Amino acid sequence: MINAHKILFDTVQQALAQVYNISNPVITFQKTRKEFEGDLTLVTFPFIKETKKSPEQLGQELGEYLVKNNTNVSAFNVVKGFLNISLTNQFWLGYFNAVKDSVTIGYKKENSSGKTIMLEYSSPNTNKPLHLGHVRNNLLGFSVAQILKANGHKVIKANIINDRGIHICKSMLAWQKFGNGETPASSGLKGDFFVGKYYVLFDKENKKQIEELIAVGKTKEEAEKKSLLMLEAQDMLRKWEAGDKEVVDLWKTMNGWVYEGFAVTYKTLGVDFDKMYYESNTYLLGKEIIEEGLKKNVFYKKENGSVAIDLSGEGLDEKIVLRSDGTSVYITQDIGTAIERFKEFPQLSQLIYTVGNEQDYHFKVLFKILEKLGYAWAKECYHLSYGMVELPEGKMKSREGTVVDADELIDEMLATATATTKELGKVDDFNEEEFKELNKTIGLGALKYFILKVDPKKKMLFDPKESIDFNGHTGPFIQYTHARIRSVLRKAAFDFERGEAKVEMSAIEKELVKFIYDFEGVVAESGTAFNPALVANYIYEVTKLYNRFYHECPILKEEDENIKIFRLQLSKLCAQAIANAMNLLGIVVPEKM
RNA sequence: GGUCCCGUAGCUCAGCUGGAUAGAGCACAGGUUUUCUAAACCUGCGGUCCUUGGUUCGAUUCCAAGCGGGAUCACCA
Repeated sequence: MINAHKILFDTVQQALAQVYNISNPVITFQKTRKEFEGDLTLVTFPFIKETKKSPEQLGQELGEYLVKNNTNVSAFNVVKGFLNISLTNQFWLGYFNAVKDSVTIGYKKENSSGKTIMLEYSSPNTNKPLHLGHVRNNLLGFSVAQILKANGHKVIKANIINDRGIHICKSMLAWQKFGNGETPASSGLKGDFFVGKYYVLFDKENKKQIEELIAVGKTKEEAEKKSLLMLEAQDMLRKWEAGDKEVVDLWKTMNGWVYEGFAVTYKTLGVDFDKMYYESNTYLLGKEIIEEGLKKNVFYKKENGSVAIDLSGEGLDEKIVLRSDGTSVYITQDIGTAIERFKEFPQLSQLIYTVGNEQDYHFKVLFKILEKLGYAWAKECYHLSYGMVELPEGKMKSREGTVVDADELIDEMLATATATTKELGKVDDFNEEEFKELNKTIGLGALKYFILKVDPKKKMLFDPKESIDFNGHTGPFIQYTHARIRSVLRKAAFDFERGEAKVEMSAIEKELVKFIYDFEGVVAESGTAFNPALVANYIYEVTKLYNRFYHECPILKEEDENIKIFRLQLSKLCAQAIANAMNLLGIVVPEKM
């Protein structure tokens, strides 16, 4: 791999050592800002103390040294303390020729790092359909998995389904009481929406009962605990845990409906999993670990019989890990499943949890406990925390009906895409299936890009009234650019791929080559930061630049054969980079749109 | 109250480990098509980078305090 930074680094280091006697300097290059002449810039301020030179003088001397001693350096200029270095056309052309036919541009070789990473994401409850918050989770998880793979890691995508607990019993109970044998098939409802309907119904009926109890003089707290429906739901949970056949059968049936619904949404979103976990299988895990931890004095028994850990020394609080009746809490099974996974996959080098930032504290506690239990891999556990998706009126709340359903949102995106495609009328030769497929590609591209271009850590705002844009800094813009390049390449109709480019690149062409050169670094960075937004924003810059190039420079109409071939090759490389970058975001790019 | 996260243009967001005159998109005003796809391109408008101190040759970036917003601190999951 041709590496400009490395080439310059060595010469600068040599210069500093030989001429100024500075050993082990910290040398970092940055991209030269576009208003200045040059490719890479060295800031000379850090060296002025030791060299006792003015920034300008040092820059001048270093520049001269570079030109003299490094054949790849063609020129330099100094502005204040900034040494702007230009590399030769030959160098950039050499890089271009080396990568121009690479279909894996930006990616490292598969499984080349030797690292196996388990990445858990999605992890839904089986009592309601997926909403926009889940969409962010799913897209983020899938994209980070893609990025980690592109960094040469082996990734196991895991999904742990929260298929048991009081919330499931609520839907079950409501269906039993008010369902009259209705099914998704008989009602025409998608399975997850069907079950979600009963979850809401439970809440509604339960509220009525609570109000009645309050009217009879109970306090709000009492009423919430003692409503008949709530008691029945709890009873149902006990029966489930005891393996009561009737309850378990109902549970299987209703979860089955939900899974059918989820499968559709997952397929539409284009996300998938290598490994499914179910909490109904894992919820008892962890108890024996607590016993062991008690013996090792990591935990202690409280007077009432519950077991806890004191993390006040770590700036955290006391945390209960086992109830006084001996049953486990949420974190108990998390401790158990983590240990289980490292047993199941001994080659695992990292375990990543894609979970919203409302659980930051939970994961801090979890990892700390695992560390205290003596698991060396505890420090390789990572909480991929992301911000909430908020609506203009604030947080989404299922009970208040202020959620944006994933399926409905996707449908809306497809409708917008379809309307625009029809209006523009560029693909009238498509058959119905191709037409549908294209609009799905574009609609989902818009949605995915909209979500992934934002730094995962930050909360993001979604305004349903202002629908997601298809122009500007968007997925469709990037998809469009790709389609346009492919169109030009199709029209070229001669073998432009053969042979190496031999041209004097124009400023904008060189700029494009330089951008492509950055791709690999961006992928690496987004991998270590678990941040798809870096890829998203990078490829947007490339795309924008390409569009300017497209407008400024004729390609097929270019008369100089060498330049024409180079521009075609460059276009092809840009299209490949766009496709590869978008693939990291889970976004498909069309050949035509 | 403790802890954590956030605060950049009217709106939505970039700004990597401190570096040059803080950038995009949307919106708004205007322009570009007999020429490779106008879902594009170009021009203009738009800023107390929340405030105040500190460190530094240099701070939107690091530190401290304050203000504002959010999350969390369950024998819920």
